[in-house]
Amino acid sequence: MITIFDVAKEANVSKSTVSRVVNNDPSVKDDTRVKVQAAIKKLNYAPSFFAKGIRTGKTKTIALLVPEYTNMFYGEMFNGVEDMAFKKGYVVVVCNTGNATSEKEYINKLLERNVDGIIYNTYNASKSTINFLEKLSQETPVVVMDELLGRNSNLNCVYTDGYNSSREAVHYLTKKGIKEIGYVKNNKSIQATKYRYQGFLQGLKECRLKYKKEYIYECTEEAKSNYMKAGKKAGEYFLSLQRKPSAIMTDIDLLAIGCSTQLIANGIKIPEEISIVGFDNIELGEISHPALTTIAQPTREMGCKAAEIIIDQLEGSERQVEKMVFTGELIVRDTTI
Amino acid sequence: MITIFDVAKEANVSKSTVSRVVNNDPSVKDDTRVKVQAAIKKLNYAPSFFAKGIRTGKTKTIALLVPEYTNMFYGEMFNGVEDMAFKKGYVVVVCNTGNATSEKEYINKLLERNVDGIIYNTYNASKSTINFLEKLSQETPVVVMDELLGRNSNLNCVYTDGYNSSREAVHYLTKKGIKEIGYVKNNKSIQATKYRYQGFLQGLKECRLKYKKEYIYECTEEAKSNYMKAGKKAGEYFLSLQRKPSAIMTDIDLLAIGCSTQLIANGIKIPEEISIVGFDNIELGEISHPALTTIAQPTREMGCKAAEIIIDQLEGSERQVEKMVFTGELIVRDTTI
DNA sequence: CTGTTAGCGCATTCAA
DNA sequence: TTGAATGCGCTAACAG
Repeated sequence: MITIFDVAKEANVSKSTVSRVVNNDPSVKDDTRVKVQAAIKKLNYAPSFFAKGIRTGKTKTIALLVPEYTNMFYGEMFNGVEDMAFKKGYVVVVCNTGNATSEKEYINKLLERNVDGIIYNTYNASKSTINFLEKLSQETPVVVMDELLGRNSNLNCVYTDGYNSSREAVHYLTKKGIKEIGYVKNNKSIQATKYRYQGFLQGLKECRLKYKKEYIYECTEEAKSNYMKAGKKAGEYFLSLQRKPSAIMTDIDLLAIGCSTQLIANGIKIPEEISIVGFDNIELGEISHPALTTIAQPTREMGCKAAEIIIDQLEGSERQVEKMVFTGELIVRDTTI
Repeated sequence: MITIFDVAKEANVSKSTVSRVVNNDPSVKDDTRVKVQAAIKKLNYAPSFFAKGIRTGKTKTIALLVPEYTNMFYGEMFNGVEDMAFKKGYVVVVCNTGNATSEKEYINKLLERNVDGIIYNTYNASKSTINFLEKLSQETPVVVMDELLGRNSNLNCVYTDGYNSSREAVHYLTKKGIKEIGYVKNNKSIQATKYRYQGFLQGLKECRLKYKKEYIYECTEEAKSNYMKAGKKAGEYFLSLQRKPSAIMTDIDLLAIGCSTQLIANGIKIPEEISIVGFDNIELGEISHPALTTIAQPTREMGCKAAEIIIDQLEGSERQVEKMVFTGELIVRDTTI
């Protein structure tokens, strides 16, 4: 391995001087700098990651925690995180907390490896996890990407405002002349959707539409991991209604697609008879037929912003809790009139 | 920070003894071991990642390089890699080479951070990348997950045998009484599919089916990143044929789904008139209608195996090139008779 | 079986 | 503006 010492010898200076050049210390004379840089280049020198870490305690590494890898949502987010991290000289490690026995143990393992900051995603965080994260964030920058967590904690956060996004979607449908809107709620296991439904209710109020209990369908617990099927069940439910809503909003896209599929299979014309609106803008929504109208989260930007917050707090002087809220964008395709 | 020295003081032994206990040196007397372990626990000591690295040169880190994050195939593979890595005390970092300007530069950056091994995925590797990887693998364990690379290099590799998988699919269709099989080739940008088509041709020979040039459709270059659309075009092509094949195999699932969609939209009954077989078993194939018959790669096991090879080579004594070939599994669903 | 000692490569005083 | 000296926390001889 080629060390700082070799460079020093080559350039006829001391180790300290080389160290100064490497760390951009301005107090180095220009021609010594040039000399040293030449030596560095010639020897193809790269500072030892460890030796550097042992002195600085930093690894230039950000951990991205996700509950599931095989979810393109996190893939996109990863892209955003990496965009920013790479630009700033950081490396991202992704970790799947869904597999790990204990999330906290996992995080501790990461901390042992001296990750500099943590971006935390979850489907469902316990109160004790929140406490843990809050304590943790006193020493290590943490960003949570979850609306519920973001609102109810003292943590940095980045999320899409499900409440207002749904609310606005109701306004959109209303403007199209729709007066009766149903809703498909997922079961409780994913907390991100919590405020979406509430935004829907608020939208109803604002648009002076009446709330009809029978227009609200909540997925059964067993449908949990198969949203497509759950959506179909929701479709069946609406089919069974004497009087049907003229639009249906859903907590997530797959529910919308399943529902729409089931309705079509039973002769309902979409969007002529019933409009459908999803949430999340998964890829499938674009390919499926008819293409799904949905609310898109700016996932990539969100990841980018999260990384930026971490890095700013790492490199800046003061730290204050940052709350970054994005608004979902309604993407109108073929399931709405 | 609490160091080995603090533990030594607490347990009334020397640093070396603590180090021995931590590293499971058998030559430590049992009661000293117990004493030290108690001290470690009491002080909640964890060895410094850096100090350790500076001495051993190892990080217990494996890099997984993928050309794209938002591809669930790699998500699944990641799960496999992590299963094994986690079990063995390694951490996985995923890196997107698709974004990076220069792949080699990226790899070098990882090497500077002392990743212990590299699992390399690609859509399309240049000759110079192969050389680079071959040279690299002399010092650092490398596993390539690509059939073309795997066959034509001296590198460790793990891949699914596209050749035989396709070949066997032809046999399967033949047993079902199908005598005329078409094929949708993707364009050349993804080398993984290279041998699939060749396996198809071989299957034709073995089953004494005749090769008909007009039954082979190759996607145009512009269809590149939209396989769904490309598949639809393929469907149109087959529609235009006077005499149609009674089955169509494709290089990848999305092509199959697009093709099937287009055929159905034009009144062809699937699978009664034409059977369709995809490749890869993407999730969409399962939800789409009719559910797609396809060839599944054991993606998760592949990732697991790749990690295992890396770790074995890291921890074992001799190193010899390992070639691990999996066979795809035909998953019969509703697009085949 | 255990302690002593000498670095690993670097950043950072303190002197010059 | 530079160099010499010190120590970060650990492992690995070597001695005992």
